[in-house]
Amino acid sequence: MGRTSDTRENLINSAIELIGTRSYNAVGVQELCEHAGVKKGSFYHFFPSKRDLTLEALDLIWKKFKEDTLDPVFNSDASTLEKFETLLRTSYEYQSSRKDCTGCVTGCGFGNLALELSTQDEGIRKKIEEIFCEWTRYLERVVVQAVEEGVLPPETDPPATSQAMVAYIEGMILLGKTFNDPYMLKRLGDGVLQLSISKKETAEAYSAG
Amino acid sequence: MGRTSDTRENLINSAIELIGTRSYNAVGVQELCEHAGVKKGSFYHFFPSKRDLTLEALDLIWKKFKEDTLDPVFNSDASTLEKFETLLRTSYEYQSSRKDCTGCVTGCGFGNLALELSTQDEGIRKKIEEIFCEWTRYLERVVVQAVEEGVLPPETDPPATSQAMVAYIEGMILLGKTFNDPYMLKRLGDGVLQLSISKKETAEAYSAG
DNA sequence: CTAATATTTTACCAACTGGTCAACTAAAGG
DNA sequence: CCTTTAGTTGACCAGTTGGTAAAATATTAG
Repeated sequence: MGRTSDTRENLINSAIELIGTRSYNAVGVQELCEHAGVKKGSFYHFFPSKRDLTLEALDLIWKKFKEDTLDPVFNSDASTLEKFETLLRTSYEYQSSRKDCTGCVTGCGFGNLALELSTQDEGIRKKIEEIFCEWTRYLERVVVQAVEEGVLPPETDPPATSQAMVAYIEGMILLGKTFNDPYMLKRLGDGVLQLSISKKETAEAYSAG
Repeated sequence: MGRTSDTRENLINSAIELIGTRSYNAVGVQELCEHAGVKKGSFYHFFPSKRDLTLEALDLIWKKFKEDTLDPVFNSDASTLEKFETLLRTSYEYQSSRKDCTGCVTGCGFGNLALELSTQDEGIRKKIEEIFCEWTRYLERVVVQAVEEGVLPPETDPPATSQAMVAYIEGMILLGKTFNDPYMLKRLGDGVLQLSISKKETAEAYSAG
């Protein structure tokens, strides 16, 4: 019943585009509306607040990242090494294309918002935390596989190691954005392959805390 | 001649405190002034803009980070492994104390601003790029030493490896902030010790780009 | 003591912030 | 066809944004 429209989707996509290339606080509701070709009243018909829009935008980019990158890579029958390499190459190519079309390495949408908003919005922090957890779980399966294949040492702690890999990837992208140089990702990419946190180390760390 | 005052320093310290725990755009000139106990007119007597204050705040935290952490650690006669461990422990302790007094892991002042502003303010981006470069040069000396000691393999590329270490540290802190858990730094810290980008890999990456 | 100078204060600005509301309009279902 | 429902519009709000300008006030060196 009633009318239908794609205003909602337009707004989410505008948020991904604008907030993704600048920052949460640098983009106002007004600009979001202009970019989506929508009046402010419509915005608040669909979303209670800019924050809620952002939450939905996070859901969408995570869904797309899984569908376009994570699932194809990790469900393939490639070797564990190839899987990591494909993931890294995809990140490089994405940041590279962003620089080509915006002039800037825009970085990771999750990392960007995490650092900007984690101390100010618990809901957004929690959502990104959950995304990083899921992402880590993807990598963990490959780490386990890599241990079985002997590519990583037997004392490897898969949860800690896969989390270290996510950290390293986010750090690489952070440097790539800071240097505005997508090439940073190529240069540093192979570092992930060397990360392996051992069970012993993790246990020590926990007991020391 | 004329009056003297510590208004300037107060404002820089307020910027470090407030922008450091929230974000650049989340903190206004007004709030900065209130925190420093100063009127807005005084603010603009000392700084042409909020942006310029931020630039000076970056200078100061970098100077303090060098004096309080980098110099003591890297000029000591500790082993290379101990140097890395001390650096990591210091990061953990700092984030931990931040959480104790603000309720939040506030992250790295450089990484925070880099992700928030790199695409919007070239001057700030450049300054943080330079800071990361200097930091990398500190680590590079230790990496060279580590190669000589046989702690890292002989084919290690020290510039690339030290940059990978900075990336990893920034990534760890990013995850620590996202999970609001300083313990993340302890858990993942040992990963740095395993990073070593080889000369061959770097050459390949460059030729492929 | 005074004159030069540095700092502080107050009042002000236009533009913009996120958000509200009631009136209006298009369309889909029965 | 017509009612119900969903979507759209534009006017509006109070509060805040970064920033300005000039007058008032300390202070210090000579």
